[in-house]
Amino acid sequence: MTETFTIRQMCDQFSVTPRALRFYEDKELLAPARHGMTRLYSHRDRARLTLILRGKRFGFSLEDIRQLLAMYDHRGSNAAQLTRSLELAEQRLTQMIAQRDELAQAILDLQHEIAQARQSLAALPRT
Amino acid sequence: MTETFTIRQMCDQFSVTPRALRFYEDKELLAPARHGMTRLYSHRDRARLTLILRGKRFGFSLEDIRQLLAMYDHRGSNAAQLTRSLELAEQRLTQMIAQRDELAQAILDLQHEIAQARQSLAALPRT
DNA sequence: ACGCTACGTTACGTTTACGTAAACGTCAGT
DNA sequence: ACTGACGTTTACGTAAACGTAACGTAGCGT
Repeated sequence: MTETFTIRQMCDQFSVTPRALRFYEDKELLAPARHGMTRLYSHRDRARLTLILRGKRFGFSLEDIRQLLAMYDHRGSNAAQLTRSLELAEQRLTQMIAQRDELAQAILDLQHEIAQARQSLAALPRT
Repeated sequence: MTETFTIRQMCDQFSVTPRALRFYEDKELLAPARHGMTRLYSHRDRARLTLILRGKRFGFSLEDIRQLLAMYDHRGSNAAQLTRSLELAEQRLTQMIAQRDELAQAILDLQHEIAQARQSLAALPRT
C-alpha cells in the first residue's frame, strides 16, 4: 500500500523528463520523499503530477498550478477554496474561448489567402 | 506620390512600438530609407509591415515571415515561389487546425471540470 | 576492485519578440 | 539659451519551461 516510485518510473509513466520533475519540485509543485538522496514518489505525488499536467493542458502557468495545489493542500475541499478555484478556472476558460475564436478567425483568413494564392497560381503561364 | 512616413507615424497607424519596427529592421524584415539618421518609411515599407503583422496573426515566426518576404522580393510572383509560399501556408494551416482542435478539446474538458466543481460545491454545507 | 547505470546538484543556455534604460543628436517653439 | 519632443545607437533585461553540460555519488553485478 505504501508503494513508491523512482523518478524514472514516474518519467516513463507520465512521459516527462527527470529535469521536468526536478523543476516542478524546485517550483514547489511537488515534494517527493527522499531515501537518502533519491526521490521517492508516492501515490499522492502521482495525483499531484496528474493535476499539474492537466493544468498545463489547460494552459495554466506553473505558478497558477502551484497556487491551486497549495490551496487544496491547505485543507482539501472547503467552500471558499473551491470557489476560488472555480474563479480561476472560469477566468482561464474565458481566455481559452477568446483564444479559440481568434484562432478560428485566423484559420478562416489564412484559408482565404490560400485560395487566392491558388487563383494567382492558376492564372500563371504554364511551364 | 513619394510620400514617406516617420517611425512615429508608422507606430500610430499600425499600433506598434518604435522598438518593434527597429527590431523588424534588425531582423531584415524591413529596410526603410534614411534621411540622415532618421528612418523614412515608404508605401512599400507599409505594405511589408502589413504582411508582417498579418503573418504574426497567423502565428508565423518572424523568421518564417522574413523568408516569405525575401522570396517575394526576389522577383514578385513566379510560380515556384508562389508554390513555396503555398506550402508554408498549408503547413501553418495544418498546425493551426490541430491547435484549434486541441484547444477546443481542452475547453470541453475544463468546462466539464468546472461543472463537477460546481456539483461539489453545491453538496457542501452552507455557511 | 572495476565499471556501468541511475541518481543527484549547480549553473549556464535556449527560444521569441520585444522592453527598458543609458547616452546622445536635432529641431521647433518660447 | 532653454525646454521638450522626437530621433538615433548600443546593450542588457524579461518571460516560461525546461535542456544541457559538467561533475559528484551510490548501488549493483562480475
